[in-house]
Amino acid sequence: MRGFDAVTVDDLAAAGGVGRRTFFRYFPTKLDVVLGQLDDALAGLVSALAAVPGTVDPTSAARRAFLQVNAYSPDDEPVLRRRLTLIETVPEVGARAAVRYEGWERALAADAAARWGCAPGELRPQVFARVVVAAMRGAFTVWLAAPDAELESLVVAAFDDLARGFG
Amino acid sequence: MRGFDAVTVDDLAAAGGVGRRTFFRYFPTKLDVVLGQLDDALAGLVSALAAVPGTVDPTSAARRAFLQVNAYSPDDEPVLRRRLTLIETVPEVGARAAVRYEGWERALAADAAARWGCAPGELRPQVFARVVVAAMRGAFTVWLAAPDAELESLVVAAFDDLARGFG
DNA sequence: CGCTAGTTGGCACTCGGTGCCATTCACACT
DNA sequence: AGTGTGAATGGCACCGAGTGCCAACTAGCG
Repeated sequence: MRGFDAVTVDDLAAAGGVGRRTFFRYFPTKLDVVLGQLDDALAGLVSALAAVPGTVDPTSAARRAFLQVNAYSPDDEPVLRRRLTLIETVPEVGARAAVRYEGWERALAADAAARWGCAPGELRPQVFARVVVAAMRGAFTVWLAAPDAELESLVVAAFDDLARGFG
Repeated sequence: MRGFDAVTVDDLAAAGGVGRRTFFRYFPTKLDVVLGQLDDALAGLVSALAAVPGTVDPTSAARRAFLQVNAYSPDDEPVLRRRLTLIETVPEVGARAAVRYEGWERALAADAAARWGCAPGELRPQVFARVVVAAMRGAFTVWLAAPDAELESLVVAAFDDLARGFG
């Protein structure tokens, strides 16, 4: 894991048996080799949110959507662990991941605003959207540190904290 | 504002009447020209948190600390607006800012764990820390979009949402 | 005056990323 | 078969960020 920078794009291209120029046609950035799937997850989140009836409150809707999107099969968990470890340990990767999360936040803000019947630009949906992503990140961090923990129950607990509040 | 990339380091160095090499001795990265002050804010947050009595609950402590750190004088607000605009509009800058926020999150998790009497690595302080920063970011976003809004009251409202919960 | 330590900045280099263009290859259409 | 066309490929040159190395300057101090 030491040395994400140590692996140059030329290495990756050569490893893929492809020219450097071609590499950049498939991955807009070296970081996208690691983070590409996050966009798929965003798409999944959006459709999962849309599938929840409009009468459900935003927190429950987000909880359902995230549980659905994060329902990884046991085979995929090692890959997810590696990816999240990279995100947490390599600042460059974490920075890029944060940019991706902004897309999630926009989707969540729009969804919450629709359910609350207010504008997405208002304070409450804006705070809600960021807070939901934050809770998920917290669950991920704890999951990474505790190898025996179950991701699903951590996500549920994080959302419970959110719903209950921290007052 | 168009063109953060368009301004090269050579431009900045020349504008500062200094050599390119010397520029990199003062700013480890081009982005630090914009984000350097965030570290000062982190230091301020840490000391503000430490100044709140240990008997105060984490949410109230964080609210006090953030109100103190974000108490900008009217003269500084335009600068803050510019910086936050850069953070929100230029992905590169936003990405780096997110990395800085992680330092805030670590400080908040440690503080909350101490107040709750649990380990910082547990789910609740981890979620709490990220959620607090998320709420602040939400308040910033709304403040940026509404020029007449008062930052302080937005922060207060965001923390109220946090305390009340979203259930 | 000479010595030393810290600041400076020029130079060359690596690496990520982009634009341009020649080559190749598949699949048509005649 | 021959030809034409469009997409994928990848080599090449280029730019900008960031780094290591080292020479030159500028204190300060004996």
